[in-house]
Amino acid sequence: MLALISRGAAGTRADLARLTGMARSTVAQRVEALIEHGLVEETGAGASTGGRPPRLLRLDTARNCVLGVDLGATHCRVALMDIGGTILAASEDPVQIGQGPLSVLEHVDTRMHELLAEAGRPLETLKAVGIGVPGPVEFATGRPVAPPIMPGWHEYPVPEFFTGRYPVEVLVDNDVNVLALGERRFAYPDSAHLLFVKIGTGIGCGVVVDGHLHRGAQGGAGDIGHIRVPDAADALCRCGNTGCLEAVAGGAALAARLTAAGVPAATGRDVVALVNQGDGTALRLVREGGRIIGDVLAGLVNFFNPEVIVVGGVMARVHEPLLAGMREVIYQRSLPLATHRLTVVPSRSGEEGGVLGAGRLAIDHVLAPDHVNRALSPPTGAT
Amino acid sequence: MLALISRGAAGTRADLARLTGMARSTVAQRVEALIEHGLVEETGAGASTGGRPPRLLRLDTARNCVLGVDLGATHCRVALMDIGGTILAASEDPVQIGQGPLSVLEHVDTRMHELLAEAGRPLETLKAVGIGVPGPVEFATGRPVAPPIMPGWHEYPVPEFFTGRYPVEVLVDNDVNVLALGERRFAYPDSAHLLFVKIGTGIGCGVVVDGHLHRGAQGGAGDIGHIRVPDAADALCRCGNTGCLEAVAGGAALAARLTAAGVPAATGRDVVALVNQGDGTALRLVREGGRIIGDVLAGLVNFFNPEVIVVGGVMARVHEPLLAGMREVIYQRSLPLATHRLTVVPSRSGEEGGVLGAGRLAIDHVLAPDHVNRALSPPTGAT
DNA sequence: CCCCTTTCGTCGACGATCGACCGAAGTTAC
DNA sequence: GTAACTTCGGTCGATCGTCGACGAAAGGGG
Repeated sequence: MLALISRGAAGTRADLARLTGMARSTVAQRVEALIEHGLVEETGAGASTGGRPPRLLRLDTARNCVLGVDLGATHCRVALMDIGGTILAASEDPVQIGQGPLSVLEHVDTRMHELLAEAGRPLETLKAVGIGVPGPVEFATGRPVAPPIMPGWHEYPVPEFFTGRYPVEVLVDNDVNVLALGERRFAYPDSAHLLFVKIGTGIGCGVVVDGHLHRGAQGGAGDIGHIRVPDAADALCRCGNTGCLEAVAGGAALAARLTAAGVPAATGRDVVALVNQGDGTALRLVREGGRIIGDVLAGLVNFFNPEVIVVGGVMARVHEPLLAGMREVIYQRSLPLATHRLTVVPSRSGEEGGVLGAGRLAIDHVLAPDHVNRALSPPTGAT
Repeated sequence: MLALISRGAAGTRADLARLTGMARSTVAQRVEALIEHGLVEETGAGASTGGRPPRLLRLDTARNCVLGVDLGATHCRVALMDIGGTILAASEDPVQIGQGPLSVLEHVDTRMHELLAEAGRPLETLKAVGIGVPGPVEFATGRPVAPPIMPGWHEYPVPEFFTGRYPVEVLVDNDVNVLALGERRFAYPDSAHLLFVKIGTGIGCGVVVDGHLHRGAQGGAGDIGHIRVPDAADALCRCGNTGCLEAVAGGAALAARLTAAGVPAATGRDVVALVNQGDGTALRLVREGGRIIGDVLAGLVNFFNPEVIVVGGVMARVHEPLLAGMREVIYQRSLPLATHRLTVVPSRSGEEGGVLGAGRLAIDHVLAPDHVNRALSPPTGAT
């Protein structure tokens, strides 16, 4: 509770009392506990407004950091962040996730140690690790569940790999969920209902309901890439079905269609490059892809009524035509009540969105009320 | 909290202590407060299991009742229920909602008094009123928002109509939300994520996330009737668009298509009757409608990953062919992870689902922890 | 230099909860 | 029939968290 307020809103004891409605004495007591615990520090005095100047509080970023890990199909990004969310050190290298968990996680482990050393942060300051992986994950256990592009990872207990190596909790989630979380925390802290649509090779969606990630009954929520779209019965999808959204409007699909139209492109990245070069066919195709995605999103807007739809992923680098196509259809096909205050915006976090979100997952865990309370009162529990 | 447990799970002080993990003394204290407050009563002793027999507790159904009101386009159902959820008295009569709020609510008011008298319950035992209306509602204020089939109701403050007449709170919500709530409470108390699909003249959907109704940013969530479906560009919808789900698979649409196929039918009700008479064309059409709805639901299953989809509304009276069509498509088009434990079932509450749900909305309010706590400690608050 | 404002810490009071103890009311063993 | 034992329920002191009031600290304004 206090940790939540401390995390940016306002940083003096009096502010906290005003915002939480609690008595000043209570606030002081708890702040002291947090300082004792090392999560909060005092930083000099602020400007007086006519009376005694307040003592400023802020998160103790020097003594608390987390690691964010963004695993993609072919890359691995690791970032060391303090609990304020600023990056202290980061790495990026090509890693084939298909090499299996042992090899990949060993690599991650090495990078994690390197970054800690590079930033000069001792291991004791590390408080949590967040990992985003490109596939469905049972969040409670941190195990990937039948991930299509992660051979060898099925049911692999990722957090257990790190127990023994690091004395902190390891949180694993789907990469799109992680992106949604990061975007919400960084850019739309006040939006209760948010969708993060990632348009990369495939298409996925992170769902934030009432400020919390919605993972669904089996942790499989947000898989919009395989929703069927009209007039696409001939589009074969890697999932085995036909007419899936991502088989028509995903980065790979757009590249294939562009190639078929006479403009060679192998990946979504190529399509993006062509659009940036001013290629008319690519531009038209991207906009058309936006319309198709918009058609699906229009349905989801009616169903879910979000406040914000954030579009990210590789293809969002050409967000002008993409979002234009999407908005065109969404505002036409969705009900006025639902579109009234809906905004469709490109992601503000670029390539680093994954690590930022993963780090944010870890930070949220460190600052979570129950976690903090548990840490503050170790002598309790046992009878 | 205690009220929640009291509401069915297990009814003795010892049970409560076991289930909540609280000390027996605390439980006893709070139970006493609840008895004092009149929400709970003691009913004799239970069977001994080797020691002193427990004193049984249950909700004081004699001194606490609520009213549920189900307003449809052409009907008005009112039911008096005790807070255990059993109906004490009910009424049903044809009412045109288009006559406007004053006329309709006056009628409701009369019925409410009649039912209280009929059941011999004094006004003091009434604790809350729940109302379901056929259109979007801003739940916090109880005002309909631009309801398509409720002329004159836009922004009308329904709860205010009853203040002065009844000394209790009045809760107003969309009829589909109310249905979803009722179904969850009565039939699937353990399902965190549930969809209630109502297929009547139109098509709507109530969304339960994590046990709570999801109303969306503008209270417009669940409006799946106007999601676009493939190969239906010629189907004109009352919303002004074309190709909407309910313009193809709603009760009215099915009747129209059946008529066009040479079998006269004016409403969804007629279609149901024809199916029950064994009409092959009607049967085929309903099953086809189920497939079309299933196509949309398949997308929502991927996106939302519910545990249960409940199908209600007039058309659900022929749920065999309807659900067959729906399941056919859902299990084919949705991902295995999402369909793994998904069940698609007909609503267990029939015609009375609306009033039951409305009553449940009221009961939930009466038993809500914050409400009870406020009631238990009246001398607090003011400084 | 005095008074006011704002902030911060401390102290006693209050309420909620807990654990322990005891009485109540049965069953079971002898 | 009586004595254990078992299970429930109520009471009492102790503890913890929170609150409100008071006073001290630290600055601005007349």
